[in-house]
Amino acid sequence: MKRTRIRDIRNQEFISATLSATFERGFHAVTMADIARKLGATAASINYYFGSKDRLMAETMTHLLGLLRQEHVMALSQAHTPKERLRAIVEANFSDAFFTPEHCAFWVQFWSAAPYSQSLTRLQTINRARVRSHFRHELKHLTPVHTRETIRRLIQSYMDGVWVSVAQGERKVNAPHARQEAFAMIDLVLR
Amino acid sequence: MKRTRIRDIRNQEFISATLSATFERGFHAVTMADIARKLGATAASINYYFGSKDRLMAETMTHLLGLLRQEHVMALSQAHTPKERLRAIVEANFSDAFFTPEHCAFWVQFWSAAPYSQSLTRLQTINRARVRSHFRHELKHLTPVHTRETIRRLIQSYMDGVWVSVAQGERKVNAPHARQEAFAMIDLVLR
DNA sequence: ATTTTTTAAATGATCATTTAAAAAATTAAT
DNA sequence: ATTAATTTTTTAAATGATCATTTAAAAAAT
Repeated sequence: MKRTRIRDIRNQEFISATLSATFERGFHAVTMADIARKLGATAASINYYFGSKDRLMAETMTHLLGLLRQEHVMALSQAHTPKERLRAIVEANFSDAFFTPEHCAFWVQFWSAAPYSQSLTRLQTINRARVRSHFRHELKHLTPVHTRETIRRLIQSYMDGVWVSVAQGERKVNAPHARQEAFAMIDLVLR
Repeated sequence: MKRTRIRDIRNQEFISATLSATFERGFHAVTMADIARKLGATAASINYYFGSKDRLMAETMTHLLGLLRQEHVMALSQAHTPKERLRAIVEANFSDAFFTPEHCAFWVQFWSAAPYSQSLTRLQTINRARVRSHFRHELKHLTPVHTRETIRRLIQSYMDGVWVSVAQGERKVNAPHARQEAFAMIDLVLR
């Protein structure tokens, strides 16, 4: 039952520092030393735990995807109808824990890097396929087939668009308000 | 009436090379030498014309904004009703000339850089304010006030989301088809 | 002749990553 | 518990490469 606890702690710490540093200066402008400095550590230790800056980005995104999934499961536990399950996806994306300026900024940084790294592309492809399939599944019970894909693309794009907008700093981040807006959006397209 | 023609030609050539090189490897991964090589020139000549890599990005984005505006004006000339004018915005964004993988890729690269550069932020802010105001103006005649902002955000986010999606390479780029989809989206939210 | 354009080479700085050794923590033995 | 051995974690310093940008001179154009 011996678990190497330190490793888990450092992973969390460095990922957290990565999010914060990326928010401040952008992932590529930020140096390993910048990130390490946030914890009073050195760049070498990040490499000890993550191997490279690329893998640091990948693991940070993996962490965000895990958080999103967690929020989704949580929201899902309260949902009992297709519409509620659809709203649960949205609720997770705009949850207090997930919908933050740091996360949105990192997401956009990830988008700009993903097409040019095999491992990031893989992460991206898998995740987006998963989300797409969730939406399709719930919309099957909510809208006729001829509008289904249009509506799905709209809802998904809406969320991507909000990340972009937040990352550009043109929107104050307020999770409860964002949820309200998102629900209004759903009601509008499903009306 | 002596015009320095060479300068304009080089500007166009380098911007075009920038778009192509950025599409291939991402703006930050690409070097000045990479871009110059596409034209059989040297990195120094880019600096002679643009001054710096940052300004090269800014001028490339300015060029894209100009192209978009041009397409918008063109589409607008055929439009005579509020709805047609709304569609004209969308038509410009999905026009054959504007809606290309290279442009979408560059746009996302720009989004990831804009928050961390004063001049890019300025460009971004001005442009997005302009687009927002166009939408608001047309929607004023098309939808009641209580749904107006929701619909505007939806349409704008939809377009941002499509750029993201194209930049991730998850969508084959087909401008006529994209226009059709976008019009279906508009009809859906305005129905 | 003069001005504009282009380049080769130098500059100067920055960084991710590696290495080798030190420090800390853990385990095992007395 | 104390000591000694072992493993894990951390770091300072070196490495090695990469680049944007500048410079000074050459080439082309006017």
